[in-house]
Amino acid sequence: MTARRRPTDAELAILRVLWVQGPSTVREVAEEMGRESAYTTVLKLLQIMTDKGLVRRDASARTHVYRAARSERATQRQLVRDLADRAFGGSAGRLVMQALAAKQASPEELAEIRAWLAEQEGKREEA
Amino acid sequence: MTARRRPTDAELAILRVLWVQGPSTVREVAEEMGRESAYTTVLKLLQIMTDKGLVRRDASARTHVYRAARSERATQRQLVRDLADRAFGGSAGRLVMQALAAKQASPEELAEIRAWLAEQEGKREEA
DNA sequence: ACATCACTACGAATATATTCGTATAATTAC
DNA sequence: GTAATTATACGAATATATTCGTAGTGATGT
Repeated sequence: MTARRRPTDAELAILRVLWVQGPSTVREVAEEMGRESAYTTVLKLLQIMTDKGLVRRDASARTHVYRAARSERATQRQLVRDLADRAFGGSAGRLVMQALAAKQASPEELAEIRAWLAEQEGKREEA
Repeated sequence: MTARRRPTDAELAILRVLWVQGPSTVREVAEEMGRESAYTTVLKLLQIMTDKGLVRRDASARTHVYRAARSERATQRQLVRDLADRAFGGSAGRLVMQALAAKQASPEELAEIRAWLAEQEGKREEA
């Protein structure tokens, strides 16, 4: 029932830092985000995100350490699914087509996608 | 400079109706959206969306007619681009991979994607 | 004409997101 | 020990999103 809310823009910006740096203190996150937001803003957001379950807090020491509650991949999947539902009638396939059209993917990425598709093809033949 | 804001959830729901039905009155949109939101709520949203430039209003008759300012495809592209930027480091390719993993695409869609990739391949060979 | 109905405009209430200052307590430096 | 530093907690201001009621006005039916 817990309709998982998708992270907001500010929350996503913080999650990105946590995914890159791993468990971090408020200061570490704030530093990484440049001087764009005040220390207490980052703190407040992390507190809210803790309440929402987006991050976990280790408060055993005075300086708390935060880490993302869900992996980058899992969150990305959730966001994609959400966008597919909201704007593509639930069709991931159509979302993919638009994604390919919207921004040029690198040759490496195209190769990866082709490989994935080939794998799917293989699975079908088996069945 | 005009940082185009992405449509909100409620706005997107209305746009979906307009894309399907074409230019519509407030009542037509409200009806299609079921009894979930009051008539005046839909009206207010359409007024706001007009200010934002998300829809255009024909006010020549007493009953105004609204139409989406941008096509479904263009909006989808914008949303995908936005999500790629916010959550995939700007990489559409990685977004595609997650999209494929997140939701099973239909065989027809997979075929379409394969065709697109083949086309890309063709273009590369030419060069 | 008069009542009724349909439509837009507008204001206000509520919810959420985002920002940061101030207060207070723990730690560190001297 | 005292001052300076560093941390969290919390409240409040602002912005945006979302909801809907009420008022006013034009159109319609009798």
